[in-house]
Amino acid sequence: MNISDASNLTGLPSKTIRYYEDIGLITPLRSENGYRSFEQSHIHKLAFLGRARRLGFSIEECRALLALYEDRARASSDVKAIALHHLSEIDAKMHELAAMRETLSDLVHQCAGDDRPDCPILRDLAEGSA
Amino acid sequence: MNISDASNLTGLPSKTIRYYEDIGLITPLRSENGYRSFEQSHIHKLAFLGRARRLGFSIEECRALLALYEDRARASSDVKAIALHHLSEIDAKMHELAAMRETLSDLVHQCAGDDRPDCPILRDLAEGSA
DNA sequence: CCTTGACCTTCCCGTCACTGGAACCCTTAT
DNA sequence: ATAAGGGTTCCAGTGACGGGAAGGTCAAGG
Repeated sequence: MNISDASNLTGLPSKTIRYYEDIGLITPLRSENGYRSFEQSHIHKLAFLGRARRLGFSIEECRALLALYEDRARASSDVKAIALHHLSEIDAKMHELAAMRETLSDLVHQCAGDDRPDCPILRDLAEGSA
Repeated sequence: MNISDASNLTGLPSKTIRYYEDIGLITPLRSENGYRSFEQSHIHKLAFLGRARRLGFSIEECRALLALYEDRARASSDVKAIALHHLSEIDAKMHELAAMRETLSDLVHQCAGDDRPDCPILRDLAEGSA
């Protein structure tokens, strides 16, 4: 199977698949002409990576998850630890965004948004809300 | 005022201040010895930038906000438009994170997290939830 | 047999907003 | 004279790719 087939089957761009090989996440075979040759197992791994990335895991977390996936003697606690850590980072980001959102939303509501120059948003940015 | 004073007053690292000059956000004067020389107006602008960045505005949005701030004939609607656009991006990110969070949280709760290899998280990543 | 077009390859640059570090200059104090 | 603690420039790296150039390969059609 060539790279575009792998791309179609996994939904990952060819560029991304090449990149994943570059950083050692997968190691497809090579045909005589130098083309990458993907087996079912590679497709499986790529799909795994695609799903992990969609859940927001970093590449290094994906690497660790993939290693655990292939380790039949793994402890599920190791997997859970990675997931919990990622979950806490998601929570942190959400709080950060929520704080920005609240301030910004307040300011937006205070701004007339007409053709006059007076603007509470700029005033806050200039003076600080404190 | 030298760059470290500007840094202390604004809370921005010197590196960041130099970067902001590089990309044309501020233009401090130069002393005879080649050192950057910051006036009160530069401190003011840097503080403005710091607050805008903390609200999550991109550098280009900051540039636009700064230009509006300096334009006495601005329309507040222009400021509000930038803020609303940014707000919608924050909302989009929050939704994306919330979706990840929900899936991940479900999986984490289903995972025993012990020393056995059986793991719903890996199963989901491997098979897909569909 | 030749060409066309669709593949594939590698390689390098650009993204965003910085951060780290090297190599070097300036000033002040000891 | 030297050491410490400023400052300067420039180059490289971050994460996770994407764009695009330059060139090799393959199957189909004239």
